[in-house]
Amino acid sequence: MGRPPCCDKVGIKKGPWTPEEDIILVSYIQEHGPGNWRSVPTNTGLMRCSKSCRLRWTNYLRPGIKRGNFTPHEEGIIIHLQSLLGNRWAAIASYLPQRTDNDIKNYWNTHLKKKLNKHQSLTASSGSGSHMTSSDPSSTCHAPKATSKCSFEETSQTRNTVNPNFSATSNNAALYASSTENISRLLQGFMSSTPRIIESPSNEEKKYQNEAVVPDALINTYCLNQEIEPLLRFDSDVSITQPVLTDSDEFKPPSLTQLEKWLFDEPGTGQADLMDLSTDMF
DNA sequence: AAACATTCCAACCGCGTTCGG
DNA sequence: CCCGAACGCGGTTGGAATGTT
Repeated sequence: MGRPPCCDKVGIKKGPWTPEEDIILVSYIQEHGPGNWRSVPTNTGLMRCSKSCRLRWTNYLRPGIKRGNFTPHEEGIIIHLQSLLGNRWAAIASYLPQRTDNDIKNYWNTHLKKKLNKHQSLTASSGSGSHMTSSDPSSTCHAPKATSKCSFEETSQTRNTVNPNFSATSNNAALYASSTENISRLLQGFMSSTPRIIESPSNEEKKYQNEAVVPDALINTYCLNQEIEPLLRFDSDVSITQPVLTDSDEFKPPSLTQLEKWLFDEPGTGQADLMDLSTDMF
C-alpha cells in the first residue's frame, strides 16, 4: 500500500528534540499516559509526527531508562541473547529492562560486533579458542587510528555524562542534560505515585497487562548481581513500562528457568565465557 | 591550529503486523 | 473478511564529538 510517510507532511519538524519539546511531550504523557500517539501532535501542538513522539518517549524520555555505561554483565547478556535471538533487539531489550532496543542495537553495532569480530579473528588465527586477556596487546584496542578509543567505557561514560541526548555546544549540552534529568525525575515521581488511570490502554499496555512478565523474575536473578541493583530502582514500574516479548507466534521465549540456566549456569559454554569475552576485551 | 578521519548515537525510514470500523 | 490506519521493529543515516596527522 502506498502509505504516505508520516513525517513527510509539510510543517513536520525533524532533527534533534529541544528541551521545550520534551517538556511538552512529557507533560502531555503525564496527563494522558503513553499511547494514542496519533493524537499527541494534534493535542500538544508539537510539530512532530506521532511516530517521532513515540520514539522520543520510548527511547529517551520514558522513566527508568538507564543510559550509557553498559556493564560487562549486560554485555554478556546481550552477546548471549544476540547469538540466540539474532538481531531481535526488542526481544533482547525485554531482558534488560532499563535499556531500549535502540540503545542495545547501537551498542551492538558500535561496540560488540567489532569486539566479537576481533575476538573471532584472534581465536581463529591463534588456533584454539583461548580467551583474550587484558595483557594481550591485541585485545586492547589496537584498531587502526583508534588507540585512544581504547577505553570505550571511558569514552562512553564521558560522553553520556556530559550529554546523553543532545548534540549541541557543550553549554547547551550540559543544560539540556540537566533539564532532561529533571524531566526524568519528574516522571519517576509521577509514575511511581500515580495509579495508572488510563481510560483506554494502548496496545502496548494491554500487552503488559496480559503477559506474564518474564523480566521481573529475571530481575530477581539479576538482583544477585550487584551491578544490576540500580535496575530495581524502578522495579515497581518495570512490568508496566517495559516491553516484553510479544511476538509469541513466531518466537517462543525460553522459559525463565531455561534462560537463567543458560545465561548463568552453563559451565564453560555460556555466560561465563561471554563475560570473559566481555571483560577481557577492554 | 587546522584539516581530515573516525566514532558514536539520536532520529529517521520503510516494511511488516496488528487493530478497529 | 476487507481495508485503511496505527503501531512496532530493525536497518540506516546525519551530523556532532572526538581523535589523528
